[in-house]
Formats: sequence, C-alpha cells, structure tokens
Amino acid sequence: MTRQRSTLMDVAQRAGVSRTTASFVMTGRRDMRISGEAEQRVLQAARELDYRPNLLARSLRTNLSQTVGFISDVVASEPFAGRLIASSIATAIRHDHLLFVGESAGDPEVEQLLIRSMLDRGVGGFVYASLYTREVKLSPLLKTQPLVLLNCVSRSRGFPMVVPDEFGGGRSAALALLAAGHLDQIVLVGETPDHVLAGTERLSGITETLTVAGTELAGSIQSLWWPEPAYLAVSEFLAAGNRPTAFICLNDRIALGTYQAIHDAGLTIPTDISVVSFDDSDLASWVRPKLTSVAIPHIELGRTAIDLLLDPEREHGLHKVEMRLSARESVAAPKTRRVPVRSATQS
Amino acid sequence: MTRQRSTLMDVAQRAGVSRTTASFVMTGRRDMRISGEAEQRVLQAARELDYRPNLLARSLRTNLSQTVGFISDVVASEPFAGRLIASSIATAIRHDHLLFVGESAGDPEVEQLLIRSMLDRGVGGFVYASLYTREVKLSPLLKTQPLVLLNCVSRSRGFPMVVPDEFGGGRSAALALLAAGHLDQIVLVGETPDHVLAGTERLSGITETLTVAGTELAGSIQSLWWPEPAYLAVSEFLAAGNRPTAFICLNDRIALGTYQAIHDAGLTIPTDISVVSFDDSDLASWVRPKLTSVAIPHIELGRTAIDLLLDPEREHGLHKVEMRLSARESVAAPKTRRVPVRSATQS
DNA sequence: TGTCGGTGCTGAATCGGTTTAGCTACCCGT
DNA sequence: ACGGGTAGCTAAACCGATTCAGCACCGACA
Repeated sequence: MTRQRSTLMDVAQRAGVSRTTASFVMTGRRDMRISGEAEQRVLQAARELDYRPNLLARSLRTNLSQTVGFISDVVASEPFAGRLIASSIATAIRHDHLLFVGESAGDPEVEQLLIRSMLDRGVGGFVYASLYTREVKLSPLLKTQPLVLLNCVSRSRGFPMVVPDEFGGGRSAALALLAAGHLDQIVLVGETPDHVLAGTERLSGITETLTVAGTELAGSIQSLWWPEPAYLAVSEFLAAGNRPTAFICLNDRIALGTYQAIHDAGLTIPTDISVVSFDDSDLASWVRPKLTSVAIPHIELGRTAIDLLLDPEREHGLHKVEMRLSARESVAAPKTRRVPVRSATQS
Repeated sequence: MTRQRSTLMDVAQRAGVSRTTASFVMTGRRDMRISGEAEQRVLQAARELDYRPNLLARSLRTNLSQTVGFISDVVASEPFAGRLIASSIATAIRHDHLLFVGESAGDPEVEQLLIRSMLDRGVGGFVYASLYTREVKLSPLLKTQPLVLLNCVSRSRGFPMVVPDEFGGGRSAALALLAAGHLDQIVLVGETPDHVLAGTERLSGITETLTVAGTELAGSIQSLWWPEPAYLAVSEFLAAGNRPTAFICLNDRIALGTYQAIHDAGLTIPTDISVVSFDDSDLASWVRPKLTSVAIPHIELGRTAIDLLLDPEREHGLHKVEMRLSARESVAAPKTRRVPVRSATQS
C-alpha cells in the first residue's frame, strides 16, 4: 500500500553506479571526480524514483540534522507570539531547516525536559525566546549549544541576542506627540519595574526625547499592563481634574483601559486627548478611533533570530530591531490648554 | 569543551556487558533473559554516564521517531492559535514526543514542502489543523500517514477529526438568553456561508434551541467577522429603529463592533440590550461590560488531537469537544418590550 | 554417559546515509 | 616497454542504536 521510500541504494542500482558515487552526486561534492555522464544517470534515476534522502540517517553520520529547537517560556500562548513563531518557521524553511517548538510555561523542569528531548533528536541549535524583554537565567545545557536569545538578554555572553529597539520605540512615540504639537502635558500610563526591560527602555526613549525637545513628562500613572487596572487608574486620574493633552500607554491593553476611562469621563479621542501606545496588536485597529501604536516587529525578530542561528559567522551581542510607529487616528493637535496637570507623578 | 554524549557502547563497557545486553536493559525488554545483577550494573553505568539514547539512531533502526508533525494553514499566526499549539506540545511531551510545527499560510506548495521535510525527518504522523472549522482538501502525502484533523473535516474518511461542538455551542448561547427571559427579540450578527462550518453549525444550534422553546430568531444582520463591518451593520440596524432585546454575535470581534454600535446609539449593555458571543478570547474580559461568550476549547482540542494521533487504537470519525459558556456581565433580563424588530432579516 | 532444555549472554547484521582509502584503466613521456 | 600521474569509480568503515541467531553452561533425566 504505502509505497516504500526509495533509498540511495535504489538510485545507485538504477543508475548502474555504486552507492558512493550516487552519494557524491546527490550531495553535489565537486572534490570527487564524477563524469558528467554518470552524474546525469544518477540525477535521472533520483528523479524517476522521487528519491529523498533520509535525514535521520544522514544526521547520524554527519551530526548535522537541519533541525533547530525553539524554546519559549509562555510566548506560544500569547496572542502575538504566533507571528514570532510563524516567521521563525518560515525563515528556517528557507534555510532547509525545521523547528521543534517547545513551551516551558516558565517551569525549569519542563524546560530542561524539552532541551534534553531536542538534543536527543539531534537539534543543531536553539532559539530561546521570552514573552517579555527581560534578563533570563540560562540552563547550562543551552550554553554548550549554538544559541540565539530572542526578546530576552542574559548576563552570560557569547551568543547573539535579538530584541526590539525599545528605546527607539519610545522615541517614536514621543516624537509622534511632539510633531502633533503636544509638549508639556504628556502623561505616561503603565509601570516600569526594573526587570521588564521593555518598560524601562521605552521610558528612557520617551524621556530623553522629551528632554531634547526641552520638556518632560507631566506625570505618570502607575498601572499593571492590563485594561482593567489601567481603566481604574486613569479614571481616578481624570476624576481628580487632571487634563493632560496626551497619554502614552505602555501597551495596547493599557490603551484600551485608557480609552474606556477617557470615554467615561465624557472626553473625546483625539480632540480632547491624544493616545499613543505600544504593540500595534490587532486591538489597535479594532478600537474607535483606531489607535496609533508602536509595533513590535515580530516578523523581523523571528527572521533575525533564525538567520543568526544558522549563520556560521553570526555576530554575538545585542541585535536591535527597529520598532515602527503605525500612525492611525488617535493623535491630533492639542486644544488650547485649559487645566494643567497637577503634580500627578505617583512613582 | 562540550562533553561528548555517551553512547550505549560506553554504558556496556562500563557495566562489563555487551552492547546487546545493555540495549535490552535500557529498553526494558523482558522477553530476553538478563540476570538481576547484570541489569543493575547496566542501570548504574547508565546513571553514572548520564546516558541518553540517540533517538536518531534508534529511529533509523526502528522507524519510530517519537516525533510528529503539526501543520496548519494560518493557525499559528492567529491570536488564539497559540493555545492550540501549546496544548498539543504539552500533550505530546506527555507521550514522549516532540512536535515539528509548520505553517503553510494557505499555500499548497509550502504545505507540500513542509510535509516532505517532516517525512524526511521521520515523523510518525501528522496533525493537520485549520483556523476555521471547514472542509479541507488533503494532500495525498498525508493520506498514507497516521493523521488527525484538527478543527477541520475532510470528505475522505479513515482518520479522526477533532472539532468543537459548534452546534452545542449555539445551543448554549441561545439557552443563556432564554434563561434570562429573552424570547422573540433575539437577533443574530454575523454571516454563515456554507463553507464555514463553525458558522452554520452555530446557527443550527441556535435556531433549533429557539424552535424547541417555541420561538425563533427575530432577524439576522449580515456582517463579516470583524469589528468594523459589524459596527457599521449594527449601527445601521439600530438607526432604522430596531430594538431587539439581545444580540448573538458569531464571534468576539463582531461583538466588539456591536458593543461600539450599541454604545453610539445611546443604549446600554446589558440593561437595554444583552449580548452573547463566541470565542471567549481575551477581548471578552477586556470590554466593558465583560462579555458573555461561548469558549472555543483550545486546550482540549489540542490535547484530544495528539492523544488520538498517538493512540494506536484511535477511533476514526468525528470527535466533538464541548464548548462551554463563560458567563460574564453582558446578559440581563430584557426590559419590557417597546419597539418590536421590524422585518430585519436580510439574509 | 549422552542429550535435552532452559538460562544468560554475545556476535554480527541492519537501518540509510557519508566518507576514507584505495583500486583500475588509460594516457603520456622517455 | 615501463613508470608515473590522473580521471573515475568502488569497497568498506562508520555513525549509534535494535534485533536475529546462536553459543556456552548447567542441571535433570533416560
């Protein structure tokens, strides 16, 4: 029923040559001398038999499996993570590689199990990805392997790390507001604990850009990165009579909560208040008005990580990928200032 | 530097037995007679050397790779898809298997390439997943392999197909409204083309349940499954003076657009209009009021598919997975009826 | 005493490739 | 006629496991 795969031996016999010769032809080695005529016979036979080399057998001998492991903490179950993985897979295919995908769910034992299972299957290297740009502690098993860190960094060096250029992203967000005419009534929404590099870097990008423009943040509203806490925090902030001209939200979910709070306060986006955000998730184009947001470059991140992993001369160290602003409808020129923000910095 | 992996030969030598004996011990075969003493020596040696069998070598001999292929059309880049994959991976690990993940992006050539690449690496079977519950045309290559269809069906039989119980989901949605007291002023939002089984089945579940309750849908609003078209269609519907007591939206994105339209019409959820939806995505708990939605059981879908694939006695045919209602805040009793829905059925 | 059966183990073949080492036939120069 | 070089090919080892076939030993039984 299931037609057997044909082997190199089959090809060799049909072409009337030895397995060795067939192997040389199929792997295209030019250092061994094969007559053009024999080469054609082998290629012809391979075509006729629809020959495909058994990669398991090849790997066993060469130790090259054309396979890499993709390990993440919880990245695979996050909404946007799919694109990171899809782009990694597509890039790997372009290099004739396939991806074993594993998710540790943050459990070091699961992670260890995944790594060992992949090594047992001869993976030639790993991409280790994290959901949040942060510092990670690497399993010793990984350190002895070709490795690229994706969306995270590690104290131990000696391998490439691919991260979004969060600083530049922060700058883009700030510049979008400055360009629209906002200056000293810009308020940040979110929180930036030290270990979340995405947050701290975005903040640096924002503040430095404002400093260069001769101004600074008018305040910041502490809030977890979810809609509900953001809604509550921003509602309270507005209820206290504060009237900033713009909010910078540290991600789209915060922006959603901020939208809801602004709306409930009877204000309009962007005429009363502008909003810019980070992530450029689907959500950004679903809300009304559509949200201007700095995109996380998932596609490029995945592509860069795999390209680096499979490049024998890969450069170690930090590789920053540009974050582009998706300009939509949530930013407009500020109205004439009415009520200034009172000392609202809670941090 | 990189300590070499130890081989079965190393273990055998350290234990003072032949490779054959070591192999029998390690694979736990009881049909070959090994003395308890020799067995202990081998196990001890394996422990000391941290021996792990080379799965490539084993597969080459046994044709059992402990590896399966997961192929999807565009599932991997959709928000919720991550959970499907993560749950498949977790289940596979429980069976000592690893997943090659591939995404065809709907391109048959890419799909073919992925399948062949996976076969070259000796996968023992495939899960073929689709984003939308629909009928698919299977590559001939797949049909000769152990195969489970996930979230899609095929005319060719002979393998298990795992799908959400969309009909039951429709019933749950309708029952939630009936239980709250809604009866003959319920309107559907979405569209149900024949090839999208999720839609047609959900509709059947809804209408049959209403029929049993002695009523029927008061109308249906045609709309693509995205927020903006839903917003426009529902806005128009409400502007025409229609005042249903409840909307059933065919997914959460439609529900978002519906929320926006209801809000713009000056109406309140759930006091003026109740809303139930399908998907139970993150969005459902982010909107205000929180959305009551029938969940797509991603975790169970992935688990079931892998369990079936790796069960040698797997049952062919359709496996339906229950869809549970996540009750939140968007359903309440209808107010006294005021303006009835005018013949609004546009389909 | 010879043989039969069971216990406990091992040598060698095998999976399907890659790669090393070497063989043969032919041409050329002397 | 012979030595040497080279083009073109192949036998066999090898990667690390599984597994078939069989060997050595021992006790029991006729």
